[in-house]
Amino acid sequence: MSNHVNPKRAVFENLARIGTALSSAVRLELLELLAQGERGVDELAGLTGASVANTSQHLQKLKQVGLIVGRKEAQYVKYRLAGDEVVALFHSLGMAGQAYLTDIERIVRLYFTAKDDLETVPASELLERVKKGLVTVLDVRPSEEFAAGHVPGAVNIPIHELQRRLAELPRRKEIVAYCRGPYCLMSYDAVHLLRKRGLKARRMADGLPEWRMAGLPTDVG
Amino acid sequence: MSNHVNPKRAVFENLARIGTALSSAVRLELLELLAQGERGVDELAGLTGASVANTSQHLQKLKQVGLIVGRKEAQYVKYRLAGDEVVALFHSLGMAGQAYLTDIERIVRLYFTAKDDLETVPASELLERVKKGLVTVLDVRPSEEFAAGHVPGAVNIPIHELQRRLAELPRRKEIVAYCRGPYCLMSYDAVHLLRKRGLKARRMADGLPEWRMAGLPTDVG
DNA sequence: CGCGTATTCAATAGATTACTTGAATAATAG
DNA sequence: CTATTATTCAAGTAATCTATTGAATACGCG
Repeated sequence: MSNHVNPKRAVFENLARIGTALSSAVRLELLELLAQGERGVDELAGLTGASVANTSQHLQKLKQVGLIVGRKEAQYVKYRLAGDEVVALFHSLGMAGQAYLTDIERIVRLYFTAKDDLETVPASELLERVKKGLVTVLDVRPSEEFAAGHVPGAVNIPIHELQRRLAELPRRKEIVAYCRGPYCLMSYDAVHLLRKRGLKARRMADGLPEWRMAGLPTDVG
Repeated sequence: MSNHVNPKRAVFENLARIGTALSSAVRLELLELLAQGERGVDELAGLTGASVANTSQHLQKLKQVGLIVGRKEAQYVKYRLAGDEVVALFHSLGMAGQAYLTDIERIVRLYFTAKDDLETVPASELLERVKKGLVTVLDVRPSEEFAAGHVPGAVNIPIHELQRRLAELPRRKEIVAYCRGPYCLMSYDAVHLLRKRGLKARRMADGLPEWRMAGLPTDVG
């Protein structure tokens, strides 16, 4: 028989490099942001609160293991996720965390009401209900992200404008809000606000990256 | 609106702890071994080649983030994976690695022939073919692992006994070999040996942990 | 061309991690 | 009870990782 030790070790050592890439909260936040679409270094630094140089270094690490790819456009470098496998990996990590790191669940559930978390709409059911006109889908992400891709038929009201633009939403029809993913908190706030104003609102179970992952269609523009 | 910074950061920091747990080749090897079933510390130390104290420390880290659980039995501590989410996470990591860390693919494909890698049988198709008696499923793992759970109808011939016990296998029927998972190399060797002896042999695409994950049935004993 | 902006590189100090060694705990066997 | 085995704990050193700082590179603009 052949010598098993070397290639096996080498495989695990390479996988461990990916593990290392996932071992920093900043890098995970970067991955979540990049799951929305391309972004520049400066922009990412602003969103995460880290310095530009530090953000660049984290991005390099993610790039080295192939989780993200960079594209030079004029003087900017635009980064994006390397592919769907990365979304799947990120999602698995979140699932494992929710299941076993009880802290995470506790934090989320303490910060918001447990009720909100339970009354989510699975993405799979949503699409047909939208087609039948039974629900209004509300995308609370910034306009640029909406333009880059959104759930078909969704209305875009960024979270900061929601209070001011409440009149645009139907008072009787059910509203399903979504944002970036299961750890994106904007849709929690949206549902909270809408309910306070007497509207029927729920959260979509996942965000747009998971929607895409599930092979469901998106519209652009 | 509420203060987003804290809970979100806290979530990512907790997920990063899981990432850290995945950032060591030794720990990944331990996870792969534990994907087969319960094992003691000493046993794991022997299999990985690390010292007992070191193995114990790695196991502690995996336990701290909830990926594995320990059970005390007499003077032994038996560890096992905490649940299916861990298998899913491990699998996602492997997929991401295969897709983006070209090293891994290269190592695997260089070490074995590319042909072997392509001619795999998807687990989903296998079960019905077994029922119809069209294929013989060969489990080349050690007997203890076989006893802890195996594909229904599978024949167990540990890889080291394969050469000696070749006569037990049908010469005309197709043989599908499997072992622990996509990075378990025993089934590669088995297929290699069987083909050299003129038998029709292929590898199952994944191993038993993935089989279990897919919700397919297993037999014990 | 020179200037401003975006990004990366290089060097550094502080924190974290890995593995070893030797001792401590826990449970069984004689 | 003592000896033995399995596991964990504690301490120490070498190595690695993080975030900061300041400089270097690359590109577009006027």
